Amino acid sequence: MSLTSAATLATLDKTGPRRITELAAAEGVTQPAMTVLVRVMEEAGLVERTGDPSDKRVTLVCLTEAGASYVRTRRQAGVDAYARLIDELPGDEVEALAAALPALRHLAELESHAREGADR
Amino acid sequence: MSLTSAATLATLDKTGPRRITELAAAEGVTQPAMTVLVRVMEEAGLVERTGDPSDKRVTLVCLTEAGASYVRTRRQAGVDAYARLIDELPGDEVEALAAALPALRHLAELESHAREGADR
DNA sequence: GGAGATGCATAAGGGATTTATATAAGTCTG
DNA sequence: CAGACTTATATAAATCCCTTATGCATCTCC
Repeated sequence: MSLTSAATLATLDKTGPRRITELAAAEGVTQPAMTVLVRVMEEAGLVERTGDPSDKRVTLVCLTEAGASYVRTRRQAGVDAYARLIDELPGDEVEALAAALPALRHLAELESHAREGADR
Repeated sequence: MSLTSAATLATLDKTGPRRITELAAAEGVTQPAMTVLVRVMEEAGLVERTGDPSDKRVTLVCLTEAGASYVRTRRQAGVDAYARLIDELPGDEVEALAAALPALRHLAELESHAREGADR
C-alpha cells in the first residue's frame, strides 16, 4: 500500500467523506493520481464511491468498515511501536518528552501551514 | 534528486567511503537500485568510485568536494527552515523543546536500531 | 440556451525501485 | 591447486506511483 493511500485513508477517517479533488489537494498529488488511488482502494474494499445528488459531476469517497478498521489497526501498530521505544527511555527523558508535547504539536501545525504556502 | 540519493550522500558524509552493498543496506533499498543511484550521482559529480585494492570485486564510493558541499548546503537549509518555525513558538515551548532534545536524540537512536532488526 | 468553468476519467510517459540473472573475483575443500 | 561455492557488482525487464495532456459530462451565469 502506497504512502499516499495510507494518508488518504487517514484523512477520510479524520474528516469524513470527501470528493476526489479535495483528497488530491489534501495529499499533495494531482487529481488523476487520486482518481487511480481511489479506484485501487475501492477494488481493495477499503473505500466506497457515492454520487453527490446535488452535483452529478462529483463522486464522494467514504471509508468502508474494512477501511476504517485498517486505519485503526495501522494507527495502533504505530502507537504500540513507539510505546515500546519510549518504555526503554529513562524516566526523566519520558517526562521531558511529555512536557514537550504541546510544543511538538504546535510545531507540526506551523509546518503544515508552511507546506501549504510552498505547495501552491 | 531522490530522497534515497540525499540520504545516501548524508550517510557517506557521516561515515566516510562505503561499498555499494553497504549503502544499499543502510538506505533500505536493493543493491541494483544503489548501483544505479551511484552511477547517477557520479555523473552529477557528487561521488566518486574507487576500487578496493584488496578486493577487486568491490567499488568504494566516496563523496567529492561538490557532494560534501551539497550535503552541507542542504542540511543548513533544513536547519534554517526549522529555526524559522521555532522562532514562532512561545518561549516556554522553545524551552520545553530544548529540554526534550536528549530524549528525542535517544529515541531516534532506539528507532534506528529497531529498524535494523526489522529489515533483516 | 450557449459559453465558460468545474469535476472526474483516461492515456501516455517518466522516474525510482523491484526481481531475476550475468559476470567477475574471492574463498575454501579435498 | 583445481574445481565448487560464495560474494560484489552490473544489467535487463517489469512494476509502481506519479506527472502532464486531454476528453467528456455537468454545472453556472449572463
